[in-house]
Amino acid sequence: MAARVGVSVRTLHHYDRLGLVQPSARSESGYRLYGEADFLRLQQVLTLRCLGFPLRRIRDVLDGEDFDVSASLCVQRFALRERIEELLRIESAIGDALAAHERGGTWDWNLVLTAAEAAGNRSGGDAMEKYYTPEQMAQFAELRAETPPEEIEAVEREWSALLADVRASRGLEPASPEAKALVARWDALQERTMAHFASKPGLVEAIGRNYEAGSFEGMDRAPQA
Amino acid sequence: MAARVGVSVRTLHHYDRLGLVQPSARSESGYRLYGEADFLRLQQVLTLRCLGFPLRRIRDVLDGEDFDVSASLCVQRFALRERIEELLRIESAIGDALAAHERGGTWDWNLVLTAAEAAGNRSGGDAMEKYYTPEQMAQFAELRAETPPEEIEAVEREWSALLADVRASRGLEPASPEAKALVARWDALQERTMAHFASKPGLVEAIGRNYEAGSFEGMDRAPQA
DNA sequence: GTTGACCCTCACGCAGCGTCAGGCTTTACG
DNA sequence: CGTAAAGCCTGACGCTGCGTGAGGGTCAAC
Repeated sequence: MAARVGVSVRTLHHYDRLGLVQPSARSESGYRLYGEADFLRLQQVLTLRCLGFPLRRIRDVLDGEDFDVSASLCVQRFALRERIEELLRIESAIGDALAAHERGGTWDWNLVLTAAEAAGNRSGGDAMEKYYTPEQMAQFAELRAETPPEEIEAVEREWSALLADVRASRGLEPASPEAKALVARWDALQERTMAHFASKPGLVEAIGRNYEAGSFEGMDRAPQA
Repeated sequence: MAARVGVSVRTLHHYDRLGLVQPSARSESGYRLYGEADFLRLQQVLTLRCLGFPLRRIRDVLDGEDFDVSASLCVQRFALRERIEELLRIESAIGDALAAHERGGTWDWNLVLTAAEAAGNRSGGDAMEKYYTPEQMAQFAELRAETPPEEIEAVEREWSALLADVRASRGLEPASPEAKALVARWDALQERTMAHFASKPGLVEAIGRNYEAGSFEGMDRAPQA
């Protein structure tokens, strides 16, 4: 089974104990015997894992129990876009730092720092986890129901266009005007998206918490200067 | 100090024990006393952390000892681009899955699955770690020295352009032609970039290992169909 | 003198497995 | 039929980057 789906045996054991994927039978000698149904279930698990769900959530999803997959995926997507933006910024920052070093021969920590800080200063924690309290999920679902479908569609379309452009842009210098333009578009769209969250202050707060806590705190005191 | 830079006290303790940032003095009663130099060092640590370096590496970097920061950043950047691409793909996959669900009312696991598998099937592990054996770093540095500067510059420029476009494209439907075009550009550029690695088979192998091990294994057996 | 507000040092906890250790099974080969 | 290699089993500890107490000292103010 492990070889079939390309995961380690240890992973199967792990999922077994977590109750995520349990073999439908055992041999007399205690060997785990996986059936076709188990195989399918495992595939679903891997799919969701790949989409960034924590294992606990995956179990909840697959064990049914009124879990709104659609809302979850929307949240996932939202978080994903935030994360992508962050990574793009960091990419920029690295580019700037390298360029500065190439020119000056010395490392401009302040430059790297400010660029990095602009990205939020949070390292790489799974952005997903923090949006997933039950209440927040409910609010997301509610929100979707409230927003006019045509607005949703319009925003979605714009996101698609932007992401496509980003993908096509795999070779820009981070500092180039084109790059900055793309970032600007991204920011604008993010803002438009966020506007819809206005009616759910709890959500916005949760989303913004990290920025406030991590970023603002250190924002008003540049290092040294 | 913690409040000043916006990290938790626990984090400071952690860094102290790791030898990352140690207070230059202690009060009689054992309180940690941080000076301006410590502050700067901490800023550097946070910067590097934000760029995705593991703490161990950060210590190595800052403690000097012939560590090639430039090469490291290049690697970081490379890994970052891979990661961004992956996330973009996943974003696509989620979009497709949501769209399919909207149309059909049912979840098409196969669709999600194949989309997700195309992205590599590895969840979200820090891509960074695996490139960071000393030998690999050395090879990267060597590689940079060997490649003609104008080619490096050209590739860099293209990356910049692409990334800029991606940023500007924050609203495309993942399935739209524009989106696919961006992906295509991304892939082409990645290939061009990878071509330079041809002289270092060890590196390419290391980079590709995950794809081979994780992806190919499960590739030839679609679930059920 | 006492109350907070901080600081200290252990030390366990989490996610998602990797990686032995120590011990049965099963299979292949001679 | 014996044995060795390969594979399975069940613990149990390790790793990253801290969060989160527990239990106890310190410092300034009232």
